[in-house]
Amino acid sequence: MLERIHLTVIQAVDQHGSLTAASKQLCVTQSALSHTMRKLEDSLGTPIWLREGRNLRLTQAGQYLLNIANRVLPQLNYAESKLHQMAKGERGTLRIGMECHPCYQWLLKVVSPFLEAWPDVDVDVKQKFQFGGVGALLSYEIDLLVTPDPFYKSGLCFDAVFDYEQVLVVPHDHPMAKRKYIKAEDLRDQILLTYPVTPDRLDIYTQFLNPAGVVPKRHKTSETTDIMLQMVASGRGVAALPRWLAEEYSTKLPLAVVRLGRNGIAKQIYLGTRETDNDVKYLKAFVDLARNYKHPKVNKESDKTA
Amino acid sequence: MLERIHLTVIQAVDQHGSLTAASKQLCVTQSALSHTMRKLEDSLGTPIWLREGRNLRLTQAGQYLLNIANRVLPQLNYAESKLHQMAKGERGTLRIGMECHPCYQWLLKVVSPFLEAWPDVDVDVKQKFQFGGVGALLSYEIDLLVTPDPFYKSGLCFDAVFDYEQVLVVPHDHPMAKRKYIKAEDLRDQILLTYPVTPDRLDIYTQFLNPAGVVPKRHKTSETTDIMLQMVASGRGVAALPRWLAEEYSTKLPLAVVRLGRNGIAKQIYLGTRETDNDVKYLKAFVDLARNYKHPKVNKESDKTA
DNA sequence: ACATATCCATTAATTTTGTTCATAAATGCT
DNA sequence: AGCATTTATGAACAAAATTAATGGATATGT
Repeated sequence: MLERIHLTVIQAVDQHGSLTAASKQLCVTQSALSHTMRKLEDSLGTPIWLREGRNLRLTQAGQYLLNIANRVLPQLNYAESKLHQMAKGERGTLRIGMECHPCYQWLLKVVSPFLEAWPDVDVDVKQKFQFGGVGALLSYEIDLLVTPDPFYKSGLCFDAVFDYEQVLVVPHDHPMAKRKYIKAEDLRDQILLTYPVTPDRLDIYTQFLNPAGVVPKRHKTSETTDIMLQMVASGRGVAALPRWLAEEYSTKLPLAVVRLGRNGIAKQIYLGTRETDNDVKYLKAFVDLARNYKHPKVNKESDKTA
Repeated sequence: MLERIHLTVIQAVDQHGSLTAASKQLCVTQSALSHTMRKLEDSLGTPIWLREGRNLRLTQAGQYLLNIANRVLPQLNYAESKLHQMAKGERGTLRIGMECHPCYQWLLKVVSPFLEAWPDVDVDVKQKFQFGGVGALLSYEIDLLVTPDPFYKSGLCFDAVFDYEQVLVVPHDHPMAKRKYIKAEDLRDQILLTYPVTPDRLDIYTQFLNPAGVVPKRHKTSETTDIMLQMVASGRGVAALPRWLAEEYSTKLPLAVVRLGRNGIAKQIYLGTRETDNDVKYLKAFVDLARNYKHPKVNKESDKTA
């Protein structure tokens, strides 16, 4: 069998000129290499070197093996170093799963400093899971789950990394724009815009409308935040979004932000990980980065008017 | 150290689903593989599989290793099979050295059936040697020497593979064209065309002119046979060439062939090889092919008039 | 020309490594 | 629950690799 050691020896002999020199390089005796290579020659049925007095000259087979060595050994060496980096948690692919639509905007802000800090770690973001985010985490489909709904289960751990308020976004000139806050009843004659997911995953329903038994006049959906807010700006409905996100858009669009209920809806983003990954450095680093990330304060009209 | 066996096991487990199945495939016990892979995991510092109940799921590191395995193992397997072919003398590169100019034409005719018979053997032809053809052979610059001058030396062997007559080529309408043979003196007032090599390597001198103490009127050289014979055809000189080569050209050009001396100059082409290469099948095959090659009979005027 | 140093091959002893056997622990299936 | 299947483990054993010692061949230097 052609083994890594054989290629290593052939390369070392080529580089250092003799078996003896190669043996020093490889920290074994000359005898060991002589034996090793002799066995390979026997098993191949062809000499690798022609012994001419006291030096070795590669045969055709040997020359061919040297080419193989120069091509294959770097692959193995590189693989090995990469694996050691992986072992130390310095390299890998962080597969992130998203369970809340607007979190995506927030995630992007955390991912970019992460990629800078961990140049050897790749990031994958997935959004659809057959058995839910927790299922994806447990089945190793993803390594990190971004969700507003922690689902405590043995083997998993969830960290709250970001607090935000869910608010109503209305057109700048909307009758409710100047209100301190609105009640559920106020939405009875409004058109509500949401992401296209089932209402039980929408806080505006579960925490605001449903408890009051209110249903909006109409319910429309939009995949993207951009489109949704352009619809709002043009007076075609109202939307519930994180305050920081709404405020970001209100610098570009004529929007206003109103609290939902007297006390507002407080939300948190959680990051879920597997306990078995506790020693993966870059995962821990990502969670820390996420926890410490501060959204820049946005100065704009709706702030002043609020 | 990452060894071939590790890659083989990872690939086999991936293909057959379990360590146990892989162990049957590789003709060892499951225990052996378990120990072997455990050692690798320890040395890398990362698990390759996650043990989930009774099946194995690749970790990121394991997945990476599987990719390496699928890429590197075929290279090693292919190299090994190629080396076995080399060992059996069924594959390699036959480096042929040429020491006589016109032999090249003859060689081409032998090489082409050889390449067909030995599709895995490449042929290289070289024509210049720092220390002569024999030197090139001894220093492994070439594997086969084509020469009219065998130079017996221990470690080498020469086989005569082709007999031919060296003849004088003259224009079709030359005064000597109809002669049975010519004498050295007849060349005293002729222009002689030869390849550009020293006269001691030209038979027309060593075996014909020098013994008679004759020098031709002028001596011109030409690299290629084509040009040389076109010069002859246009009456600018005469040339000494193998009869078979001259006859081949005389179907295209108005040439005639005349014997040199009453008995002609008999020549042979020899193939020289190293004794150490005696068991290289394709080399032996080449020599056999060369020995058995018969030049096609050429029907043409100079034959009839001879 | 002779002594010396260098290099590879070989033998036998030793050490290291790999493999097997026997068995345990965990899991899935009927 | 009981059985079959899978991986892990520790001890014993077998096999393989390595070393040490030595010899032969060939350069190198005086």
